[in-house]
Amino acid sequence: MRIPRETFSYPYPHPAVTTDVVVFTILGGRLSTLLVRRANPPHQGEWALPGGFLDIDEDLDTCAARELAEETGLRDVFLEQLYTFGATHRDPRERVISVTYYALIPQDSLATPRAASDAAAVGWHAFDALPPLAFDHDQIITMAHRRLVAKLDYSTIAFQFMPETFTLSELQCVYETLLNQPLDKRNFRKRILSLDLIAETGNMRRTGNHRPAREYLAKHPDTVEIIK
Amino acid sequence: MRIPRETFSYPYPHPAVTTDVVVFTILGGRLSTLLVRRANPPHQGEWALPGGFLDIDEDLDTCAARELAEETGLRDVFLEQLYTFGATHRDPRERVISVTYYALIPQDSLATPRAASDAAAVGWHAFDALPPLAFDHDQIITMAHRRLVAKLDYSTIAFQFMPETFTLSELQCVYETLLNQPLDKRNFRKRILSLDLIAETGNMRRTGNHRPAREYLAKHPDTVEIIK
DNA sequence: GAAGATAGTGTTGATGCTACACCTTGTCAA
DNA sequence: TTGACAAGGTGTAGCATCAACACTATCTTC
Repeated sequence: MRIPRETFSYPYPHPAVTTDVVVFTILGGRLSTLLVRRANPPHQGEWALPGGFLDIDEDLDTCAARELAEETGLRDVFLEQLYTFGATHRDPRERVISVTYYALIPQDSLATPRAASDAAAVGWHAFDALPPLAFDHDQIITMAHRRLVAKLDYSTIAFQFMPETFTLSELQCVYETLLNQPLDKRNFRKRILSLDLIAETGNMRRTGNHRPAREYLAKHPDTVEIIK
Repeated sequence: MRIPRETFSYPYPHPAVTTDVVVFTILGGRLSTLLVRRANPPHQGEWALPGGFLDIDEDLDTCAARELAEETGLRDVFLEQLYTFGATHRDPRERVISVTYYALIPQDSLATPRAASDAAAVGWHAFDALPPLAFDHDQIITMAHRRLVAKLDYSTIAFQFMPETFTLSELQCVYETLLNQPLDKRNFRKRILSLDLIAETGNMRRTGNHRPAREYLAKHPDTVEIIK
């Protein structure tokens, strides 16, 4: 925790600026979001998004990535600015502008979130069963989810949920989870393969007592491309 | 101009927060953007986006709308948050976070922008012939333009450029200007009419020495709907 | 070797998009 | 008054894209 030794003065009042991150992953077939339980007032004991104050010499993206790393230990994941929330009394302490981001984590990765110093607990929560949230964080999550679903349609964002290698069935499950509806297997495979976004590794994935599946990898795993 | 009588102190450094607005309209058949010439340093004499500092008790949207009204006299226009820019040294004075918006003004409306107190001049500039811009405002305009063109495809945003009543040819001209390509007249009319977004006023618009055109109005002029 | 579980594969009909040309209706000037 | 001009207004046919749909293949386990 930072110990202030001096104060910082301005001729006009300045708001505080934070970044908050909506972290999505797919855990056990359910879209899930990372929440931290607040250790301190305001909203002590309530669940909230991971996030924190912007350092004065730190870029916004860097701040979001740092908060994400601090809360989850994860680095180099997909992270994109979402929207900036700044209603006048969204934080009772002082005027706070929150630049929000959303991050996507490969499904069932062993992301062991560790509680940061100012959080009493941290954990994944199924998106369709979220607890009450502090501040306006419910609005933020709602907007992040809408953005995510919208981007499924016209970008390769779903690949950000995939581990390095995966099968077509696993990819289809991700789409079905995010869209919350079943998809036709043949049409799905036709569309994905026609986009020329994935390549066979040559290996077969054998899991369970059934026919093994071809293993694929994304051709451009680090970029989210606009398609169609 | 505000005269500070006191200073505002915080235990940690706070950035300043501004809103900047990219105002688009179509003027003489060309997509145009409103710029102000800066009266004061930094970047004195350069062109910049209209915008200014957030009041401490003012919502972000309100701030953007206020800046827009102050610079152009326009109210109740389409205004939507774009992105938040916060690179550490984008403003040489202090750390400044800019929450940017874009606004759309009906084409050829007699928007007589008046110079605000801190601007030496204000005027419309064709988008394809912009002067050098202060700060990172070129990036902001580029992003606003991309957003605008993208939204043409899946929303009714183009109607925000139309006056209360208009003809189909005028609407087509707006699309052609924004997309920077000609469109087929029959296909365009079929698509627009099939969307059930406009209604005939019953009047005819007679301009020039040729057959008069049917006059239409938007059924929901104040809302931008997602289509398809 | 039979049962169970998931992998993998094509065709058809419907729908939507693109390309394309001519007649209509007004103004204006000879 | 009439002919030239200028933009308004209209339909069809081919093509590509999307949705619906069922069976065989391959592996494990008992």
